[in-house]
Amino acid sequence: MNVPHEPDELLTIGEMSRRTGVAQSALRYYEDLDLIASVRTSGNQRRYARHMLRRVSLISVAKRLGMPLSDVHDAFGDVPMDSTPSHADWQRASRRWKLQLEERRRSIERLENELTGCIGCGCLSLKACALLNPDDALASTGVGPRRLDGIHDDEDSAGDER
Amino acid sequence: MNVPHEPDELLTIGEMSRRTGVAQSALRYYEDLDLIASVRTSGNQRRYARHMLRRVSLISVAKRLGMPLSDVHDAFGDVPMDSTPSHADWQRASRRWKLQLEERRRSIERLENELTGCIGCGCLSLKACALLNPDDALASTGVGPRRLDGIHDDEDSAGDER
DNA sequence: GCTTGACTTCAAGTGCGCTTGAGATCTTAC
DNA sequence: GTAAGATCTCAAGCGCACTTGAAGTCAAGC
Repeated sequence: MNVPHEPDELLTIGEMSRRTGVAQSALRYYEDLDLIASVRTSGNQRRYARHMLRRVSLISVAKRLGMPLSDVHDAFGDVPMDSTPSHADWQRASRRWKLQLEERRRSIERLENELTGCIGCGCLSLKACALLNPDDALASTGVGPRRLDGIHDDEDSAGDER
Repeated sequence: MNVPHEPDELLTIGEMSRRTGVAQSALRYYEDLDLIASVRTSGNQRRYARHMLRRVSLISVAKRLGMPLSDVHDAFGDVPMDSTPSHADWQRASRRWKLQLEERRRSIERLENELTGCIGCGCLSLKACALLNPDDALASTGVGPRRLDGIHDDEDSAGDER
């Protein structure tokens, strides 16, 4: 059952699950992926240090942002799992996460701006619109330059490849 | 305003694939899901109207944003598949997409602000940080436990930062 | 000590978003 | 007419992020 809290108490997987809203099975899965860690009781049951709550919560955030778990692993970087992370550890982690967020936001803003242009001209034209010419979607080309200028050039019939 | 020289010109699946960067198998899959549509030749091969290029490109955009295909279906709303969408059709669609983008951007901005607060105080504290606190209060956690022992942590501990 | 519920591992299954392969057919170029 | 290449369907497979189930173990209350 549940136990009152004491300073350096460890959490069972059930407590972790209840407090993070993440299923026990998912917690075990995260552990398999080395996103979190636990210690074991003499009877082989998992016990989590409290700072794992933060990690799990950040994993949830990442999921809300559509970030794959492999990236989450990287994003945690040097935040230690075997000891309580220091203030500085979390600060670095925060900054890393913030950069991730910024990147995503900027990419969305770019798309928004481009889409605004498309609404303006009503075109949604394929070749003129950077929105519709994503750099990463075309497997053949690496991360290449893309055109961001002239929204109006003409319509889809155009001579791009014809 | 958009007048292809040959209004009836249709694209093969290969052309669609090359021009959108989306695999043929994915195009067939999208068709199964009713995200796009084709007509068939007498020999049962798919032929795509040009405006399907836009739809496919928008699907790619959606994917970059982590939007599930079921939502994409909704996002297309009333943009017709069986005839060339009108200017107004695309305008409505554009606005719908823009709203989606705005929503995502705002949600990211919210997270960013919260994370900035966390960086400010250096806490990333569960109780203080809304980012990490979607669920319960967790008010009992202070800074956390002192330390924890032996955990298998096969991640390179490169950090050292301390 | 016993019971009950929380926990364990491992294997298999799920849903999404595709890809791959087999084997057949269509289209086009010569 | 023929050959090459593009496309067809259908079934199975894959990677991710888990969930579910079976069968067994642990921990706590009485």
